[in-house]
Amino acid sequence: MPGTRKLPREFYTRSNVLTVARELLGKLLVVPAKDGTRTSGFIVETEAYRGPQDRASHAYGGRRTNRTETMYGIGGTAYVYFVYGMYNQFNVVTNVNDIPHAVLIRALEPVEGIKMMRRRRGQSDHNLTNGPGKLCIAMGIDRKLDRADLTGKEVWLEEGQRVPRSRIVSGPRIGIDYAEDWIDRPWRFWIKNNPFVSR
DNA sequence: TCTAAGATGGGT
DNA sequence: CCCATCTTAGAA
Repeated sequence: MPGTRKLPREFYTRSNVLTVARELLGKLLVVPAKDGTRTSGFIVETEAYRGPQDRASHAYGGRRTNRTETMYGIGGTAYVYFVYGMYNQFNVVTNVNDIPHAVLIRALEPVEGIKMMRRRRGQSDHNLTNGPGKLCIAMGIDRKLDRADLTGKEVWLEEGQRVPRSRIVSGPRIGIDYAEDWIDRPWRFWIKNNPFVSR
């Protein structure tokens, strides 16, 4: 059984979203199913979104709408939104209140509840959680979890595997071709050679 | 292995 | 009209 320590609030409220995005690698994301079964996976790919200054962020320019309001909450809140007419995306809000930084979780390495993931996905092997939309389906994450407290009982993170700095790689973020000079910032982080990284 | 296209609905 | 995507089909 993997570690059982929930990450504390202070992990999320730190001011450097890039640091948090890197340190999220190897952490265990846990969502209990209705019947109590744990579904979980190690985080193997993340992307940082730096609020007002970052053209790729939903909160660019301080945009504050019903959807983006979640990101203005305290670090350690779940930001779940709907894209492309059929997928949800799971993000971790970072920093203190009113600073809308967040980290998109792009891929997991499945750990617990794999049978349930297969059933939900209708796929198997390396195709269960290797993408931001796929992992939400596999883990049962939808907009009901938007604004959930990550130190609470619906969804949380635990200490997982230690990832040495030398195994972490970075590169440009995916799917943000509209972001002009922010397109090439290497704010996507993943674990080198991990077979569950997206694409 | 790869590329192309369609699905599908909320946000602005 | 735009999207922080995924699947399937068909080519090679």
